[in-house]
Amino acid sequence: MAKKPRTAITPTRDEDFAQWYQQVIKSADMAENAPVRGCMIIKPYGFALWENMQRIFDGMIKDFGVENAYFPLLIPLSFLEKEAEHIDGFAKECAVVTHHRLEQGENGKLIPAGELEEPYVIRPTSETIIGDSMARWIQSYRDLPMKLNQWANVMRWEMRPRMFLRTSEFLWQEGHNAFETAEEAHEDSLKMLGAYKDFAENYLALPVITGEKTDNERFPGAKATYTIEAMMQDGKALQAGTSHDMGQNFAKSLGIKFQARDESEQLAHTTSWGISTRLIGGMIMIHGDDDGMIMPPRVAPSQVIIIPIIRDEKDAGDINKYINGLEQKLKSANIRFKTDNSAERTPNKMWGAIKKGVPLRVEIGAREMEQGVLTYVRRDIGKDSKTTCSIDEFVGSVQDVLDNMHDDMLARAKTFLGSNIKDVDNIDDLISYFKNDANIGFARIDISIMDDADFEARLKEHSLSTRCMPFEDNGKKVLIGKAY
RNA sequence: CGGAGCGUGGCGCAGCCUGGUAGCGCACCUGUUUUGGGAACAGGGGGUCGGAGGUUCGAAUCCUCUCGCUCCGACCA
Repeated sequence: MAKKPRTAITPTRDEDFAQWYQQVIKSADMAENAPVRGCMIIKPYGFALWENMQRIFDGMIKDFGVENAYFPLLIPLSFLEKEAEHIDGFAKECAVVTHHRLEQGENGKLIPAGELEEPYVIRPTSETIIGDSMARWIQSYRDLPMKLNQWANVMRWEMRPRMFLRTSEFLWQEGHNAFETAEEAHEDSLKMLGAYKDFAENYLALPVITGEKTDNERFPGAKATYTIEAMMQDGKALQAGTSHDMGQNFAKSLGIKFQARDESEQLAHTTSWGISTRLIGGMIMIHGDDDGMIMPPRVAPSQVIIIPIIRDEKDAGDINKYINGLEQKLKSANIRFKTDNSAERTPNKMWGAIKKGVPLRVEIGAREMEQGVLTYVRRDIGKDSKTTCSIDEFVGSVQDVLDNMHDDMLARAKTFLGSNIKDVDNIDDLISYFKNDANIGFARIDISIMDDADFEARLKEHSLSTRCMPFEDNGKKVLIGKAY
């Protein structure tokens, strides 16, 4: 028997953060690499998480009057050509469909045939094809605002894929809104960013910094890009969601025109906004510990896992009956739960639950049954949080316990974020700060730094980039860090 | 796309230098004893070594090409 490892995940975060990340995903059974370059298979446990995220965020945007629709995966090449800056930004990472048929070759291999007159691009984003429809659907100011969203997959042929963080194909929502006035569009882009912050913090327990992207980092074709930036436990930044104010750029190139109240013809003002499965990577890297995943309670596939502890087979029936009673009550209380009735040995069930990051683990054996109680443990605290109470007490307080866990997770991550932002005065201090490997996180500096001609080059030299100009600094400061 | 490393049962690896048709740990199956923070013993099933080509009597091992993965960089709405 190999020596029992100290932690459930090897290597630990300190030893090798990148490897640790991969291992957490594998140990939690969330996803694996697909037999397609840069793509991943999201396994049921990982997808259940995404479904919960979808359900919640979908509800939020519907409250804003956004309607869901679906547009084609394939975009005519000519559509992308319509917005010059846009295609410039995406051209290098487009997968292109050029044929529509396969024929048997001499050696039995299939070869593409039937070349298309106009190639299609597998959507890297859908501004152009949705804008094309909007151009037809919008005739009058009475048709505005128009707010559309689609839950879809997109493809961007990235040079260096990483599970959840940057896969060639990923799942996201992309919202596309159109307005009468510049002010409305501007406000909308900020409102959607606010929704992202709300969602990230209040459901995923991910603290984020909201701000505007610098010119360099702006979405191709946008007038302004707003972002929520998160900080991972290794101090690197993750762009967790973006909201773009397109101004009239896309309306102009796609012909989204309407007749205004004064009977003049006007171009619409559009926005687009998106969050993706990348957020899952963020949750792993912000919340996970050396024993694996820690699921934020409000989106966890299971909020509670019940582990029957059966030492003597003759007790099994009674214990299961006892557990059934708990299950009924949890169901009525709208708690997502799962009972592990697998053939695994008890300790393995426990470690399985730990690695999957189930927020609360409930243990029920003969001991609990006889006393009419249960024992539960909070994942984020571990065995020191073992609590024994009656079933009714548990069911009555479980929502609070989950809420407290959420609050603690958010507070922990917020503290980490806040304590890893360093104010610096000039480029030299900035560079020397990051030269020391012990220093992680972001540096904050006056935006006048960007006037320096060497600024971008010097950042690049050290793998640094501007993350955003935070709203909380009124746009007068810029955050700089290494990013995923 | 540049640099480095790696592809051998489900997973992690050894074997390769000094060619002779594959081995270990975990997992899996059966049985017994076990079971509250990763069980022990016994027995058993499963791979032809990423792919293609070449050298050779013979290739996991040598050579060429190719695909993919990981890490660093470039790229990244």
